Amino acid sequence: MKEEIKPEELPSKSDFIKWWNSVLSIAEIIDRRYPVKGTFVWLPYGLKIMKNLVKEWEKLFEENGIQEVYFPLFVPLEFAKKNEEWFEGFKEDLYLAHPYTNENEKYVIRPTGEPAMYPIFALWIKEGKLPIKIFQTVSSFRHEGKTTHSMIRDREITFWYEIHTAHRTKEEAEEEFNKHLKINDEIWEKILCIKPIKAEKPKYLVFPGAEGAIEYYTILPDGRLLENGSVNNLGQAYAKKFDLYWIDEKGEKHYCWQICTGNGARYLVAAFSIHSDERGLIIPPKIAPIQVIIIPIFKKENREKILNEAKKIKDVLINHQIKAEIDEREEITPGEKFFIWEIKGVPIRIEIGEEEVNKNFYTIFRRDKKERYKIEKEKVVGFVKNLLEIEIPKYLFENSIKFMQEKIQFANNIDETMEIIKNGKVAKVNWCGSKKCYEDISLIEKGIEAIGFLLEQKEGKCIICGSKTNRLTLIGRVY
RNA sequence: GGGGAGGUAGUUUAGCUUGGCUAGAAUGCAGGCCUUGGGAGCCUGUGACCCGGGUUCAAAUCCCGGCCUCCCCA
Repeated sequence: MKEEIKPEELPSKSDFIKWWNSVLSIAEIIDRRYPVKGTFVWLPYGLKIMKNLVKEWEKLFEENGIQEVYFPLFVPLEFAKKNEEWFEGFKEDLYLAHPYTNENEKYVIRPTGEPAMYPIFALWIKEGKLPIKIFQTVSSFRHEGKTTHSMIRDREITFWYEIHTAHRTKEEAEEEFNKHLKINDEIWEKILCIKPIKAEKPKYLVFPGAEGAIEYYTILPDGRLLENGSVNNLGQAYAKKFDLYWIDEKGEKHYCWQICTGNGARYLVAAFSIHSDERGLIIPPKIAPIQVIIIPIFKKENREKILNEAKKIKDVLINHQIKAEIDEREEITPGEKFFIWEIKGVPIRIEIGEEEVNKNFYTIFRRDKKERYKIEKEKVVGFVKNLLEIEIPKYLFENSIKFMQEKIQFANNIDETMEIIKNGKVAKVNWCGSKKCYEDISLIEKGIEAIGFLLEQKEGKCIICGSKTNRLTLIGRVY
């Protein structure tokens, strides 16, 4: 199914997957041509963004007493089978590895950390190491079905972090649970400049024996919901399967209480698709590999003069810990450089030509608002700093709220719900939360789901059974 | 998991119905001239029929299998 798209031109965002694939290529985030389904190559620019985000979450986790570890990729089959329900649920998606010369020596390739980690947790606990609070950032592997989309649903899930903790008491675990919600909020709001939707999973949707979970969702431009991280209160469900227990002074045995949470490159799916416009990406300043791109505008005769001026301001910015670069290339015009760096989402551009050398100002362009300013040279650092640290994050954050609000509409009945979804949006409805009403929502039309309880409340009647309730949910198509 | 549509230079594509020219273009890339405040222009060069098998005098084109991509639905 080919269409006439001019090379290097961005399709409309309303055709979301087409836009997404193009922007990932043109902005040089990833190379999608690796010939194994559900995998891709991270390119330098994209990888820098991803790793900047990884560094931010690592810092946050360590600050909260969660330490980084690394568990092997190979998981013994008997570890994977310790939790039968888990194994039954997952086995369709598991990859097995074996030596080329011996097909009988098999290992499960980790699809998620639990089966590798928890048997080792048991040893650590015996050695008195409670509480345990660890994380790792790794690739996980799941043999997803036919529909894969880069960074949205992959078979190799790259840069996936998972935090796993184990505690003596329920109260301690609950405290930890709340701490993780705060950490997640900070990643979303301070680093990615997005206000996500939070939903509380009803009991019948969490793992048997678990206490509860909060899931994070974002909405993509085509109106589909994307699950984007979760914080799970596992209760003692896994502890009982993996023999994670401690013995008190009286010699009594107590199973541990556990929390786990995880997310990965999907953060960037939200950041890229929400913070973007018809010109391309807008990278949140904290994770931008280049925060300020300096474009010199020179002719042959004034080249040296202008480059010197550009280097002067670059050095000043770098001395203030601002990631600045000069695009010195001579073979392309300034106009083309504007175009390229705008698609790549560099937050700020400084233009330096003959005028800027002779007069006391620099021309500064901010990517998010697409506005140009003439700023006196001695005020440039302060101006740029203020943009990167305050103005741009604020503008992006407020825009993300607007973006989500425009995608969500309240519905009073099923007909309105369907109309909203048909228009590429998500319906907010009153919902009693019963298992039957949850299942009935999925039966309205194939592919439609409720995401669990929203944290906000509003008096009304359940859209399915009509009983009085103050709980709300979102109904929509889900990736 | 079910159904559908596809795969031609790095990219986007024409050609395929009805098998047969040296497989055409744009863009990119390399070199040259000229330019440089919003994707410049001209000249020269470079570069492709997804993989395997089959039918045929002859396959990008027809048939079978594999891999990959996209769409609709679970």
